[in-house]
Amino acid sequence: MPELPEVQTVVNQLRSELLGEKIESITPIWAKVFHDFTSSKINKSIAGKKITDVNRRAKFIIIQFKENLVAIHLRMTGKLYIQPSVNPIPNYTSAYFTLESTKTLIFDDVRKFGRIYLYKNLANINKRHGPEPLDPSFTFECFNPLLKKRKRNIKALLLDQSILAGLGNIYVDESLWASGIHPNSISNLIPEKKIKLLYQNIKKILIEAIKKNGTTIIDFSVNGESGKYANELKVYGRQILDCMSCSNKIKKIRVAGRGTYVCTRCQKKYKKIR
DNA sequence: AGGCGTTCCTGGGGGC
DNA sequence: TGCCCCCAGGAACGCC
Repeated sequence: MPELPEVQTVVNQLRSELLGEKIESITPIWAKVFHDFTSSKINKSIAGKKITDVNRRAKFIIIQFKENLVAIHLRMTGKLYIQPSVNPIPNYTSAYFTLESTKTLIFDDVRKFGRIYLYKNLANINKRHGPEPLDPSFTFECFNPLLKKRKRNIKALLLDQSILAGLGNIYVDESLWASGIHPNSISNLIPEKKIKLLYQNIKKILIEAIKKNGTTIIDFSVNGESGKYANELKVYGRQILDCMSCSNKIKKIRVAGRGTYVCTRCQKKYKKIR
């Protein structure tokens, strides 16, 4: 499931190849792939237009044009990559962009949850999303009140994109484990020292994951590399195995509707007992 | 306000 | 081996 580091990895891989390319056309294979517009509307908007930048906001890949942008959300199983020509179109292609150079940008998505958005600018995405955890302007003084002002389950809070952008199930579990905070803690009861630790660990873990090209296996036409952060996971997916810090068994529980991995010895639950 | 259930999807894992 | 069932999950939405 692509989270911030995986999306950033895709952007890093695609940017240099797409910069300056012109879109010839975009073709939907799965009809619902366009969020709320028709095929002819998006083609009128971007056909013949030059890609001026490729970057990331939250978990969206942003393909920037002079007068508008295309945002792509990979959701669970989406993959975005370039192949040398339009054929063969891969099995699970939801949509593809043909480029002037004959290269083709494939949006491949087995479970069909991924969507393509067409916006004038980032305003629509910004209003639904919290700050970028890796932006230099995102200080501890920004993070601390997000938790203190709310009485919310910490895992649900960290997964909420409108509060903090980019984290998903894997990196939330990893960040909470590294900080010794149980995912069922209530946000305003976590001591400030621990919030500070969580703040630092979120940044550290995201930066490290980007360095390793993320966790999920993603196929890149560029160099065939896949994410290596899977080797660095300390708690996610390690149920029954020993905690890497205290050798207690890692448990799999359900928090905020998600499969959640936790060491009940290392991770303290900050919660009022009735 | 916040928690929870539902919806969208399909490959793959578990059970038999 | 093969079949069926059910699970996984990001985000939006409705309900309590």
